[in-house]
Amino acid sequence: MPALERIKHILTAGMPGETLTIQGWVRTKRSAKKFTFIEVNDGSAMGGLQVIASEAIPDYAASMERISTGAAVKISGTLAESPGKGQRVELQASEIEVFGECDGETYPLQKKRHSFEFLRSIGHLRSRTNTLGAVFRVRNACATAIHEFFQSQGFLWMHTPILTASDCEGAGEMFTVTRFNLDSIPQGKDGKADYSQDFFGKPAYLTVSGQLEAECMAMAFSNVYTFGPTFRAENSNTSRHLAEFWMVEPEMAFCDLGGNMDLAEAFLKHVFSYVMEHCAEDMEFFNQRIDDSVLKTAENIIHSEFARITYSEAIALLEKTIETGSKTFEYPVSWGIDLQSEHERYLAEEHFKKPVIVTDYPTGIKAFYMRLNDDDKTVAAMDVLAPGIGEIIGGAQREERLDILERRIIEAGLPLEDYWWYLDLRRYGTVPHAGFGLGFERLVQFITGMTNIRDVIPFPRTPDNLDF
RNA sequence: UCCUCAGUAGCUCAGUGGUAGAGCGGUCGACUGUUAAUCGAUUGGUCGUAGGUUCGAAUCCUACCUGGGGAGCCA
Repeated sequence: MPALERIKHILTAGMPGETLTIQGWVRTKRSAKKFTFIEVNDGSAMGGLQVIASEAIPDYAASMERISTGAAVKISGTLAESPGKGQRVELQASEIEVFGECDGETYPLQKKRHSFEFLRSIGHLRSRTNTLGAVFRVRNACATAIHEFFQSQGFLWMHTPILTASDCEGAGEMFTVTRFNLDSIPQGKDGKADYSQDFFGKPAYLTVSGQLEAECMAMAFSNVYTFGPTFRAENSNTSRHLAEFWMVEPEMAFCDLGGNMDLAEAFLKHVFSYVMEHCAEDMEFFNQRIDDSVLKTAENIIHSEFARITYSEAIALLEKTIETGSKTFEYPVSWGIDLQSEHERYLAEEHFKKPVIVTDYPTGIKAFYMRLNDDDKTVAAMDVLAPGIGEIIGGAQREERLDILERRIIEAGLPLEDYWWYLDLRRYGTVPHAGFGLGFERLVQFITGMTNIRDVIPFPRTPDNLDF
């Protein structure tokens, strides 16, 4: 493998006079009689390197015949200062090799804007476009930033299982995993499927959350996080839902809700800073072409403090807003209701105009494992609501008291015996602890301003969509 | 799953009862240190599918399919 320079590096640091070789795909070709401009992109940056091929190079006519938008090429030459506008340097080709031609008649990508709907139908090719290229570079930077943040703070990355027997986490519909031949499923005497004959000897599913396992690991390593794929079989058809998505779940021992909020805020600030630093060009592009508030939002996240209010305060605020008539909502507001999208959006987008952390929700609308507050009516839960996205982070201080947790499991109508190992954590060296979950794709949406979650994951899986 | 909007050329769209159009793309040619190049010519369609109304349907009606937006569920 020869040492090839990536175009991103050449564009910023390449010196006139250097001889070098690039490999990539042709974005556009402009032919004149005695020479041709070729713009080559290798995915390392938004922009490509302009190549000038004069008729003096070997096999000029034949090569130019084979080169069109989308063709894969290897080009050697000398870097020169560019007399034209739009680029600092350009490559004067001495040798061109065409790896793969690209028939312009059938190649679906053109030198023009395409709708995201159309690009989804060519998921195998769409990453070659400016926008999707920028999205996936930013996605990569986000993932790197996440690991960098947690590692620098002493968190251990834990790989929690993707296959699980737990069908009672209450986090959503699950996909069943089986080795049964579905046309002839072994049946027991009751006529139902006999799972004792299946691979695991009991029903198996794809995970909907690694939180319970992460809690186990936090009880050994103090601070851990998971970052992996998650599956929900909900029939959700929205711009914010995927059947397969990536989730980040930190879990901290010796931590309460306040510490949890502090971590969530520091976490988002770090990811935004990292992306702004490492993907400045891509972020500029999003601001120009996708959403002109992207850069402002990033600055806002990095430099301003998140608003923090309790659920009860949020309800009072919404009620007052309705009273004064400054805003009307479709759904009524009263203490005890779950906040609707419109309420969350109002809080984050109109009232605070920045992320808001809402805490201490009523017991009835939150999960059993969240820590019961002293008022006996609310739990130490928190949701981070982001403008344009809604709930981006959901978390809580966990219930560490055995007797209360047992009571809460029973009240939730869940079988106590299934949680024996989870309850053991409270029997043996229990400790106040807290954590949260973050939808990775929603984070990428939030940062890039992309409105549809299907455009921030390379190959989206949604109801009735399993292509590529 | 519900509400709503939309399916016309490879792509983006116009055409709202009377002979299917434009721009872009592709192809050919010209021209030019060009850069979403430019100019000229040319190519290109079972108007989502199936029924129905009508002398006549891309256009009106019904059902279905697909996609967008919103809601619910959630991350």
